[in-house]
Amino acid sequence: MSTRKTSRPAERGHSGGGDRYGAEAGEPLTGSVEDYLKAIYELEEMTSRPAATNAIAERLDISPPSVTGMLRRLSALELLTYERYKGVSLTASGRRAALRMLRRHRVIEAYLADALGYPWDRVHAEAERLEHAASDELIDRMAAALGHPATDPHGAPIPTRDGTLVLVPRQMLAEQAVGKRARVAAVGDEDGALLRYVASLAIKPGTMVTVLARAPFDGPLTVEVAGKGAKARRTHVVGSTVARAVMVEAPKKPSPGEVAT
Amino acid sequence: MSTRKTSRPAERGHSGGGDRYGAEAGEPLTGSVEDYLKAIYELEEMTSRPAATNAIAERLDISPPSVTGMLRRLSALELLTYERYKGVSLTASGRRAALRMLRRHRVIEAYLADALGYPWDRVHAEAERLEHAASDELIDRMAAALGHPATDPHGAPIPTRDGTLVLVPRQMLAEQAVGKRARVAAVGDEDGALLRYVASLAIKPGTMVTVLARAPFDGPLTVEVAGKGAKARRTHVVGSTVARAVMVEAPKKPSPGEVAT
DNA sequence: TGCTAGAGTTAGGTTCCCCTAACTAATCTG
DNA sequence: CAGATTAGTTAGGGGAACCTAACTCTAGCA
Repeated sequence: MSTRKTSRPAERGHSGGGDRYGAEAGEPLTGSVEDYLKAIYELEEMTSRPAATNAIAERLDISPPSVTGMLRRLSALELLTYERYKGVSLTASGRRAALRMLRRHRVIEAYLADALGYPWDRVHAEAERLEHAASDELIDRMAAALGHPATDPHGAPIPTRDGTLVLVPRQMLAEQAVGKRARVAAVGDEDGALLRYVASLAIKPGTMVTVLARAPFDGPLTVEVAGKGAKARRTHVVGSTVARAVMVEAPKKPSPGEVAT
Repeated sequence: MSTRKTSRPAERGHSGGGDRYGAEAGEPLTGSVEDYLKAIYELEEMTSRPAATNAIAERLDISPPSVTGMLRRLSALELLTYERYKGVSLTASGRRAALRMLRRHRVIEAYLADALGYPWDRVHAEAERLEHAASDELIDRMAAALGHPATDPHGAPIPTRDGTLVLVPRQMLAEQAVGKRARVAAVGDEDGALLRYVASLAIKPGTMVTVLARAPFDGPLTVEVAGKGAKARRTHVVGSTVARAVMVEAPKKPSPGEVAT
């Protein structure tokens, strides 16, 4: 009787691959594969070059040999281009899958924060697990419930359903010119303790900040944070880790944002 | 540097076992284990005797030999009592874990239906995946957002955080005496098509129904469904599958419900 | 009471995804 | 440009969770 599920990729025991598909068909990816694609996308994005094996390994907290093995599989699945000893680059199909995961992750973060009252330093860990289990319908319903937000609680832009990501020019607070006033665009979401600290300084997306001084040799920054009303304008001294996690809007030309597939 | 996660049960690639724990400590269970425990609990509950290997296999759509293998593991983990060729019974610790899963599943179903507008025939599949990925905090926040509901959208009672399940006496509509009026308590949640059909008859938890006639040999039932206002009181003929999926409140003594650990 | 149907088990795979140890290619530096 | 350092790979495992084929109980019945 029970025509056992023709187990495609023995997803039993994995992230629950039920009825979610790649962008337009394609067999469901395992949770691990999804994690790799997301990590590779982010690495390519931030370094503007092929993602390195060791970088992927460190990001996913997995040994380099394991990564090499997975890269071959992903290459066979045509999700990325792999050449031994070089790095990897996502193919169009891989990038699509990665952007889908990015959307899921960020929609979930936004929903947890806005609809369920999660503090912003805890949404990341929860989203990291839910992003593999949620159906596309759930993601869409959550996005709709929030009125289709453009960014997650940390300021990262949310790709649209069709895989479009609006890239706003940003730069690290660490690179910001002294004396220039700028708007905080985003804060890296992975370190919960850092997020709690940053929040205690009243720094969050939208806050106006000005770098008053920068100590040499990657030293601490003195930052003025615009407060509201009474106790406005506080100054703080922050280390380079924080200065690299906080992104401010780059003042570039006011071109309303570029678009990447 | 990266002190790789001392991988306890190599949950990598599985249901995402991050930071969720058994009721009071105990190492995190894999998604598969959680599924087995839930299935075994339900089988024990409905048959009032040890769960049979084949019954578990059929419920989980897994081959019997695979089940045997898992039962040994679960037995070694002291989650259940296993004796070859007999069946299995959950230990206190196993039952606790099962009730925790039941709570997660039902809270998620309730949340999807009430907060996100899911139709009641689709919440089961979604919950089936999310229940392994959600943290206890998320479950509690969802329950709180709904005002701590007592039942899921199908009428099944939701165990409390401390593992208490209020058992309301129920019986299948199929067993209901002819002529007696009764309140629908619950409808089995697994078959989406059946749920859609039942809903089309205006049968849902709370509906008042009366069995007008029962054909012999497990034959169809003629049921009167109390409608509201205008088009009230419709009669329908339903088959035995439906009659067994619909549960009505048993008229027993009005003892306000028994409690099971 | 012996026999057999079906329930349950053992035996022997497979896939996914991870690991350590040991080797090789690339790159950086004196 | 050789030699060392670091990045990346191959080799060889292991556990979780599944499968099929073939065997062994258990229990119901003539």
